[in-house]
Amino acid sequence: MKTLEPFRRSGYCGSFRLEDAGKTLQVCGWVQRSRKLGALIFTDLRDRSGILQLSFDDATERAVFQLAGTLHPEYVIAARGLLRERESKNPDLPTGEVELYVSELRILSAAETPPFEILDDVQAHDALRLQYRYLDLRRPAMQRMLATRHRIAKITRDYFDEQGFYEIETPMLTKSTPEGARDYLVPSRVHPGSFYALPQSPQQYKQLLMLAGFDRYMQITRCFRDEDLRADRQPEFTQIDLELSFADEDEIIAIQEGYLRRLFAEQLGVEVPTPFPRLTWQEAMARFGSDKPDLRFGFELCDISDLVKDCGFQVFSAPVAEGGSVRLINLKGHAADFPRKAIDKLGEFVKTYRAKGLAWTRLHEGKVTSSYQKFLTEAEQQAILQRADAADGDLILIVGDARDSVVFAALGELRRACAKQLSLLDAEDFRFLWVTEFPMFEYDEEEGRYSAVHHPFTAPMAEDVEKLRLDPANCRARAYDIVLNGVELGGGSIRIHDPGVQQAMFEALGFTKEQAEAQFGHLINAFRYGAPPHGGLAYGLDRLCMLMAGAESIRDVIAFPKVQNAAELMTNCPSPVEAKQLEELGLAFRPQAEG
RNA sequence: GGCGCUGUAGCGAAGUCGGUUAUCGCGCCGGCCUGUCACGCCGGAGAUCGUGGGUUCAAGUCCCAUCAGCGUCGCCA
Repeated sequence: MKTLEPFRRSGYCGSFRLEDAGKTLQVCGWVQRSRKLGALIFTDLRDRSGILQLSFDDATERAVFQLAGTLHPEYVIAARGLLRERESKNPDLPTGEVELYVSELRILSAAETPPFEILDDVQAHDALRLQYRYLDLRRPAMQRMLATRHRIAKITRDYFDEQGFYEIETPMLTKSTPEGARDYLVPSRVHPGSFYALPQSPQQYKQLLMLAGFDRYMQITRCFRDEDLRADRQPEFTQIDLELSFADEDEIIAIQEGYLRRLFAEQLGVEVPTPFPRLTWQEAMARFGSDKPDLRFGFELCDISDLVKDCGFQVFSAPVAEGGSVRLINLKGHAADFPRKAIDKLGEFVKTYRAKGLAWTRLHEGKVTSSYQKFLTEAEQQAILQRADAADGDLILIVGDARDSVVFAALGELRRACAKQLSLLDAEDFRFLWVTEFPMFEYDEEEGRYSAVHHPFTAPMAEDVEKLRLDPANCRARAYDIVLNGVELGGGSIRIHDPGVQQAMFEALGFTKEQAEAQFGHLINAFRYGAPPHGGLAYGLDRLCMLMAGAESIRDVIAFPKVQNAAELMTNCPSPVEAKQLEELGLAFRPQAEG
């Protein structure tokens, strides 16, 4: 038996076809499994490209055959042999017409039995998968996910390069600002008691790059936010970050539509029609109860406040009197899918979003039943049905609350949850839209002041500039979000480049001049030396990959993700550090308070 | 911080009203097998029922606490 030394592989396992038959090849990879049939052995060899069958028989050199008999799953091996047409073919395998008839075999590395099998359809629990992430990542599905992510990043860089964007790196050690999400802090050894913050986004740096004259910037970069996790939220995530000078909303949006059209065509072979529809924030909320509406299905919201404001039913009249609203969605033709019990469940569901309850009317097989029959006049009930365009087979779901935000959240999420339950969400159907004219501010009850919906550098709409001072609640921003199938893929805005407007913005946010100077002085100063009008956008690359790869969670498109408590199960970080390290940093911890 | 779901052999699951030796599939180990490809057949090993406490004659099953994972609300400029 020869030693296969030196060894050089001829190609990836999954790359060989019938036209390669007759070649002598060298291949390597992981043993998927071995099938031993007495005097015949078949071994599936796997690498990132797929599987190639190795075969051994009684004409195989005895030592090679015996070694083949010792192979176990996940052994790393190298083999040399003749690629030949199979006697019996496997149509399920791209390499299914050929096999490598092995003449030399070497075990490069033995393997213990892994804690779970390396198969797409063997689903270990998440915790185990993540503890052994390097094994989980061997699964073909995970290999595909990360390959998809690579190609998305590649197409992105190519496209923006062609459009004249420079990729420029910005710092990971940056200045902490109390606005926005919680920062991850990094203590400074050289400046005891002082901290860097990991960037929540390169926002300020990219604006400074515009002031520096780079004109078009892009970066695929990591961002950090110390907030609780979700299926679509990790504490560190990747943005495709963009900024352009001398461009308005329409130009920026056109470039993005070109990008997304190309990305989906090249990566998925899907033609997405452009331009994408645009909805103002007001319209998105009114029609879908969401600033990131899913356009793959109907069930639009409908305001019935005017119909019930004077009715005798407190549940409807009170919210209107208190400045809120009563709205409904009509699950057209789906009454049969929601028997009474299922409606009760929907009632529980809306309570998650702080709605007090769910009123309903069910029109099923000629019968009309509703939760508020006794409380409204026949005319009032008819008016509601008419407004809802109700017909037999429909289910009307109604939420009222003194806060519009609660009504929107409850019905917006209910709309989506029902569509999901009814299997109306086609993962292959990609519906993009832009949401524009976001409000500049939202009132922060806790802080007792307005805070920026987007960030403090977002420009107000020209006709709303005065409202910065006079009517912040109704001041609209030159901001735009790109939304795909109910997911906020990204967002951006035209930035303030006028120092006076920036000053008014800080004042609206309740900053004194001194506070603004201390936190954002570098940016304020920079604007004094010639600032081009500019704007930009940032995509969440993880979410984009998730949607394009058909993943359920962004964890599936991140090689080494964190779990819900922000730990990483493979390395067990975060972890305590040596007292010496803390000492060098001038840090001390007091014991956690009891209770 | 709140709410919900999950935790039983290496993996995935079943386990009824609390009652004898905890069940099944995959994997693993041994044997047989010349065209398999989720190979097949025969045999075998493998369990701190997440952890701790409690109730009970008796706990995988009931109660309390706790740990871990998932989803979600708050939070995420």
